[in-house]
Amino acid sequence: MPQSTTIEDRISKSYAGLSDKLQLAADYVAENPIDVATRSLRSVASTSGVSPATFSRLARALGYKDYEQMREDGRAAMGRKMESFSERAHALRSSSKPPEGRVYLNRQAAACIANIEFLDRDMSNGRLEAGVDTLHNANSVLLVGSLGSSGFVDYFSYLTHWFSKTWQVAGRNGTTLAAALARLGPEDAILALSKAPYAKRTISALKAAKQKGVATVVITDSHSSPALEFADHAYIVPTESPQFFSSYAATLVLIETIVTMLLTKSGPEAEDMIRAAEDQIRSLGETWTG
Amino acid sequence: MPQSTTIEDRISKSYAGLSDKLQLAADYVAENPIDVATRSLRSVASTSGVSPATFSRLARALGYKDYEQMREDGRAAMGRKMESFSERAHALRSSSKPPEGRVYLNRQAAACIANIEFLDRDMSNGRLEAGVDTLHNANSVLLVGSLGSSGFVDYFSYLTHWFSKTWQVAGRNGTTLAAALARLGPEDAILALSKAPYAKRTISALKAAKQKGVATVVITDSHSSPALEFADHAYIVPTESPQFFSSYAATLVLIETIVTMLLTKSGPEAEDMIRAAEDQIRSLGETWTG
DNA sequence: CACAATCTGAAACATCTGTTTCATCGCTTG
DNA sequence: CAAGCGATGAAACAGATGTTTCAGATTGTG
Repeated sequence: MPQSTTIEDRISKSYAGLSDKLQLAADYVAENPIDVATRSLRSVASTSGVSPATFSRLARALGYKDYEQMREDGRAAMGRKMESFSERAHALRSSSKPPEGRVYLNRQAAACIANIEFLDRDMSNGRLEAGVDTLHNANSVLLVGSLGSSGFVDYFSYLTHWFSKTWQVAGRNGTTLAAALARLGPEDAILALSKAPYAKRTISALKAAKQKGVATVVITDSHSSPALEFADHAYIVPTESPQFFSSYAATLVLIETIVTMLLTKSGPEAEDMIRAAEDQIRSLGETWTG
Repeated sequence: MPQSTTIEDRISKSYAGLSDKLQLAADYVAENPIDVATRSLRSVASTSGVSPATFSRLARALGYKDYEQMREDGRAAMGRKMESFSERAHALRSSSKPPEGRVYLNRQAAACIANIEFLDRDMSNGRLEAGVDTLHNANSVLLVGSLGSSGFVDYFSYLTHWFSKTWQVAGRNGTTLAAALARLGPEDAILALSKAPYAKRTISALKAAKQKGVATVVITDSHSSPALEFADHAYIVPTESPQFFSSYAATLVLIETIVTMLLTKSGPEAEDMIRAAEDQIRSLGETWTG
């Protein structure tokens, strides 16, 4: 690893090996870098509730000679950020060249932000609400997505499973898409995620669902998407990207928003279900506890 | 003098009435606000070539009670600048109240944009490149992700499969994670995506990989993530969200960027592979043609 | 249970910080 | 030229800062 390690890098590297109080101190440093660069050790210590000695030790535990040396590192990082702050407005908007070695991240970030902003501006009042209502009121909801979309459908399902039993991903658990479709009726809904190149499987499913009177909600990427023909509620999300493949970032924002709205509609007990489920996951030993 | 004046404002107002040395000191303060907020009076004095006493007097000449009070003002200004790093996110949030029925989308969009901007701004030069190189040079790369992360790992794999054969998702195609790990050696790499609650499965895989000398790349959400202990290259991506569950949006941007960089490194023939694969998908009738 | 090892904060310490004093300097004004 | 006056830095000062020591607390181990 090169010279240019930041405080946060060092904390990341050493965190696991730190003692309780040292971790506490490291937490504070990571979350309040300005205070560390700016205020005295003793004042940082007193506002963070950790003793001055601990901060002195933290600096050494992170490989600094001194607390002062650590602070110097923080100053430098701050200087860099402030500098890049002024040039950022330019770099993100205009096509002037971003800092060396960060071209790709910078471009992708700019494109995604533009997409998300567009999504937010373009969504007219009530349209999203209508689709979410449809999903919320359905007896059961079938999630369909293929190719690049399948991962996101899985994620959607993962989120909803925390607080609802009505969601099911097509083509999982041995059930075929056809079998899942066969069971749907007018009380149910289907949510399809389809981006170019549009998978035949997804469009066919939508078509079949629509014919059976199933409510259809579609998230897609273009006005010319074949999925739109069968959509009761359609959301077109921009996917512009500097790269050959399109970006799902804005789509993900929409998905997370939909889940939030579903959660809200599910009432206060939904959050309780989540807490309970989380506890269960932990007690099953599925999560790392150190 | 009202509260809301910045140091620079005060200097502008008083500059003409200042003595020679006080002007010199004021010049330095105006041009090096970070040093003033960050370093001691005496060190500022010595690097600027003006005596300590003068700076003490300057603070009072600008209407501050103290030198310390002036510095406090500088700290506050810096804090404000650092915080408003997402003007846009701020604009989204504060531009009057969002239209009825779009509160959730608006909030989520704002939070995600802030996260993406932070990701972009915080990534120091070359760090991302180093991790991508590791992945690119590996004989084979194992992708690991559990719980909420698994969908994104799938997506990653979907993207890379267009132009490379070295990528494999752990726990797919009948192979168990253990079996996949067993086959890895120092020539290989593992890419783990782990967010709170951290899946034991993922961390254990990382630990095992690290012990075998496999290069490890980690994308996680906090400096206290247990995954970091085993990371050769670590990327901490902000996941702030107005909701109870964290947002993967910024993580997705990073993933898409990494894929782009890999694609670039794979040379021009990689894009040809993609075109060919796309054609094949179409000819197999997997996509909708109307 | 005892023993060792480690962690931790209070306190002591030498050093450094910001302010003020004071002697000196340069400049104006009579 | 001399007297007066603000400006200025060296030095003195009280208080704050970062480090280290030390003794008690906590933890893991035999």
